[in-house]
Formats: sequence, structure tokens, C-alpha cells
Amino acid sequence: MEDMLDESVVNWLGSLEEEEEFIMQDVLFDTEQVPLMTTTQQRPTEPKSQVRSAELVNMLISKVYSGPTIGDIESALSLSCSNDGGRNYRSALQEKGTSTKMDKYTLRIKTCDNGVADDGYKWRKYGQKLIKNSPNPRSYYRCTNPRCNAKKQVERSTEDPETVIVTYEGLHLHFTYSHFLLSQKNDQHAASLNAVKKQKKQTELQPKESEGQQPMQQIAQSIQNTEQPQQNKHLRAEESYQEFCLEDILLENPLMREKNIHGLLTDVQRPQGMLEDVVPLMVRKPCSSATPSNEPSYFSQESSPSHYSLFISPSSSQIDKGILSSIL
DNA sequence: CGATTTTGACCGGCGC
DNA sequence: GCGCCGGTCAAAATCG
Repeated sequence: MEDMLDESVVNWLGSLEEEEEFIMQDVLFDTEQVPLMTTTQQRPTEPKSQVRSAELVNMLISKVYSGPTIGDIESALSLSCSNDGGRNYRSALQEKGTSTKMDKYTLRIKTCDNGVADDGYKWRKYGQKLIKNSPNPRSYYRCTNPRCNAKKQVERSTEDPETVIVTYEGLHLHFTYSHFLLSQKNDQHAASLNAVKKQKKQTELQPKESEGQQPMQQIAQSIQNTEQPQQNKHLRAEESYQEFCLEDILLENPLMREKNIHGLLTDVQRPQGMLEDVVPLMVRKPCSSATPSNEPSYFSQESSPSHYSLFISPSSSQIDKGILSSIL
């Protein structure tokens, strides 16, 4: 398994074009850490046995996308502030070209029970298209949060009908439902409002996940404790979009923006991010009936060279451990 | 009745 | 300029 994983990554890197290789080197080789792998030019010196697949997976996951960066958030906020008071992220981000190719990545996911597992965000389908030379239609989804520009395309693989190819694009500028709901667990008012949904969601969460979310709970608690109009607080609990927007934190807590934004975002982005959208779904909703595939999970090179690509099979326990250890 | 999905129309980029 | 193709829009249908 480790060798397979390592070889896959090496092959993947080796076949990247120069520019993408440079990017992936940034991804794979943090300058402050001991390199796990060498570049194309330097590659063959590192003994494979020293490469621990779990660490590699962790690094890849944490480096490829680890949530909105300070720059992302601030650029989004500055855009929105200059326009309409922060209520139209989507158009602003699109105009600015924030959603570039580099925000795209593709994952191949083994489906279970003929369905695509929940990734923690709410998506709204806005289109479906038959793609040339492909028997399967491609579905287009957009995050239901109007301030979020995240999109995804879902297409069933032609080679393996059990595999769906999910292409994510753009940034989530808010947290998953599970985060929000957990952060509210001490808020009796909200709890009563969301009782049904909360109960449902909590059954999907594994115990360990709540441990990893303690920083988020603290943030949420601190926000609830900050001095804001009671009316505002009330409205917040009743918002139809039960997502916890960074923008809300920053708009309602300018002091936090000035003094604590780095700490806030560090905590925020650690457990959350777009890869986390997908990876934890295997954690949150593992297949009850494991797919019979013995295929290991591996990183693969996507046909479209500008995309990061990750193959995930829910039946693989090894990668789940690596993912779990990196996120939780 | 509001939210979501479906689906045909429309638009823009690209190659010829 | 034209046609092809992928992506998006928006009205209608459907769902819960």
C-alpha cells in the first residue's frame, strides 16, 4: 500500500508539466519541513521506506487546500464592502476572477448505494449537461449560500460506473452545517429551533470529530458572548441559512477582525476547507456496506493537468486513518 | 408554500 | 462569420 501510494505520487509528479510541478512542489515540500519526496531533478535519492504514507496523505490534504486563506477572506470582504455592503460575494468573486483554475481540483469518489455522500455543505443543482463523447451527463452544483462562490461538477466515470468524478471550484467562505450546529449546542434558543435537524446531523457525526471542533466551538462561543444587539443575535439564530459565515464574524466583530483575525482564521481554516468537504464525508458517512473493491486509494493524475486530483475509495481504511489523523 | 430539481434556451469561448 | 461545445440561466415541475 505504501509503495503503491508513493509510486502513484511519484508518477503523478513526474508527469506534471513544469509549471504544475512547481506548484505541486509547493504543495508537497514545505520549506520548513523535511522533504518527503524529491523533485523530478533530485528525486531518486530518497529511500521510499522513509516516506510514511499517512504523513504524505496528511501533507497533501493540508497543503492542497486547507480552507480559505486570510487573503481569500480579506479580498472577498474588501470586494463586497466596496460594492454592496457584503451581500454579493458570488458576483464579486467571479468578476475579480477569484475562482481561477487554481481553485479547481478533481476527486474521484467511489459511490455507495447509488448515491453521492453528503460532504457537509448544501448544494443546489443549477444545470445538467450531456458532454460530448461521454455517455453520462454532467451535473452542475452551486453552494446554496448566496455569499459563497463554491461550485462543483459531478460526473459519473465512464470507466467505472461506481466512481463519480467531482470537480470542485471556488472557495467556501463559511463552515459546514455540522460545524454550525455543533457550535450552537449551548444555545438553547437555536437548539430548540434546529432540534430536528441537529438530531439528524449529530447521528452522522463520529465522536472524534467533535474533539477536533473545539476551537470552532470556542470561536462560536466567543462570538455569542461579544457585545452585539440582542435583536441581531436573535435574528442570527433564526437565519434560514444555517451556515456560519466568516463574513458574519468579521462584520459583527470588527475588533476581532483587527486583533484576532489571524488566530481566528488559523483555527477556522485548520479543521475546514474544501478538501475537507469531501474527505470527511468518508468519515461522516462511511458506506454501511463496503464496496467490494480491493482497490487502494491513491493519488492520481487527472487528465486535466491544471487540477489537483485525488482518488478516494470509501472502502479503504488506510487512507481514512491518514485523513482522520490529519483533520481531527 | 418555499426549496430544490429538471430541462430547454441562451451565452461566450474557441477553432476553423 | 459560423458552428460546436461547455457552462449558466430561468421558468416550470416536483418535492417535502
